[in-house]
Amino acid sequence: MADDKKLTTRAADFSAWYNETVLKAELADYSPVRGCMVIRPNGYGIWERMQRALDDKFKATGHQNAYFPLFIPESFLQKEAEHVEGFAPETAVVTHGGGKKLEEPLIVRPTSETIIYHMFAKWTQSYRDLPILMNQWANVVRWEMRTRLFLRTTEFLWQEGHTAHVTHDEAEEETRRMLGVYRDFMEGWMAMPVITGQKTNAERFAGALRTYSCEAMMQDNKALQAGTSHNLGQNFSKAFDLKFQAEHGGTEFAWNTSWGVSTRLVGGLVMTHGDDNGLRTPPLLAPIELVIVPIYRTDEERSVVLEAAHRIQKSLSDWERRDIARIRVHVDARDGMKPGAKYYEWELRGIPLRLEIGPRDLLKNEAVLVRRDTRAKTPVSLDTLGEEVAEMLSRVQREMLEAARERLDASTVRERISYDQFRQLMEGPGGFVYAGWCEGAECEAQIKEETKATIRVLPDEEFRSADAPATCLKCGKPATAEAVWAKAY
RNA sequence: CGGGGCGUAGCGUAGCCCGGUAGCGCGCCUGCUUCGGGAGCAGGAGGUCGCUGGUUCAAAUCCAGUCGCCCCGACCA
Repeated sequence: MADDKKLTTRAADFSAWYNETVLKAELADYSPVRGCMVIRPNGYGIWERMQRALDDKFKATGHQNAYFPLFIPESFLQKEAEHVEGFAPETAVVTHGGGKKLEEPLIVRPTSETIIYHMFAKWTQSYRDLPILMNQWANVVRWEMRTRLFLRTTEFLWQEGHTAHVTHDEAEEETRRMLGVYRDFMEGWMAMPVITGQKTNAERFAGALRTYSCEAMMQDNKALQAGTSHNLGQNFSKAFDLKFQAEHGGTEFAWNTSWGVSTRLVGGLVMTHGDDNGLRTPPLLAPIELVIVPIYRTDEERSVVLEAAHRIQKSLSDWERRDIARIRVHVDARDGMKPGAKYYEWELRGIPLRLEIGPRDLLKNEAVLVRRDTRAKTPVSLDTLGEEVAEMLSRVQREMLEAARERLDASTVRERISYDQFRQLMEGPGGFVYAGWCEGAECEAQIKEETKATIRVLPDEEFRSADAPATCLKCGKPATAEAVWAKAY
């Protein structure tokens, strides 16, 4: 019976642990439609907080939200050669509407470059109309063969930023800027450290000049591509005739960028921070930051304790911190459920802090504050509760990032290892391996074939090893780049 | 699409080999006692055994087909 309630441990079966955590924490559930999931309030609440934080960052960097249609004329997809090759196999196509066969089938957007740059073309005449800096929050559909809750679903929610610029350099700057925004969000809000860098041609977005990525490491030492930012060059502007009159005469094609993160991030959050008791949510993204669990025996105690609990909730909700944000507090007043049962439930859901308060505490004008991440208990005075909780929340946020970073470092190999050692590592514990690469597509493909590992990124300068690797991991010829290898989701 | 597994109450499952009135745990409802780490007792509700067809006096069980889901691979955010 007690075993029913326990999660499969991460060590026993990481994949089973992940699924059970998502289901039991009620983040999401399987839907009647194959490959599609229902995001339940606990999961959607996290996504909403992600959206809010990201949206603020997009606005702060000059972007505006807009919305483009779900349906895209099939012919649009055909206009950019690489793009159609990349996406056509996984599109859902609408052939009928209102009981009639459509003149031209409509694809359900797998991404919106085509329709958005078509519209940008319509709105752009002069260099004075640029840059265009837009973002949309939307759902997209990709007919994946194999799906997993949050990580890869047929339909998923995301944001896609799309911009148009006068010069290549300006577009490149935008591409890098948004990658930085993602990284700031992932580290600052999700407490999920990432490495950033450029994708190889094999891993590049279909239709892009260059793709940059934030790669995070999950607790099974596999990589998760958490967000990408693409410099699209003039590929789409040429395909969609997105031209403008240049400042000094003549007509030029615009330079585009696109960048996106999705509900996959929720899965990344689970696999970064979850433990064998369930989810751990960093405070900044937790829909509830602190749950108060009242403890009582008699009806009289119940009313006294609950009254205190609600009083505390009110004062903490008024507690000013981080300028406008207030502490999100919930009182678990459910009757007929023992405190212990409530502890387990809130731990499973990953609520960062719990305040236990009973008659004995009230006599001492105290309560017991419990951290979800470490499960450490601290008695706190009710007089200074606001300060203590606010301080604890920022400490938890900080320490969760530190713990995740230590884990990333611990499973990162920078020493020069042989290909055999590399192979064994990928068959066994996994992790990120920094190694030399001759930049040959052959070596990249062979390593993937033989080990399932791929080049996650050619790391940005700050991540590169102090002494650049001299030879290619695979062929042993002189290395022209350093690459980060890992198995990935 | 290849390989593996599974469909029996809301969830998890036993029963299937060897056909004969569908059982258990959790959860749910009611009441009482409980409540500082997953409560106890008593009573109760809940099932066309995925679907279709066949064999049989009789099918959850045997046979054929079919649908769906999960896991592992190739594809991908």
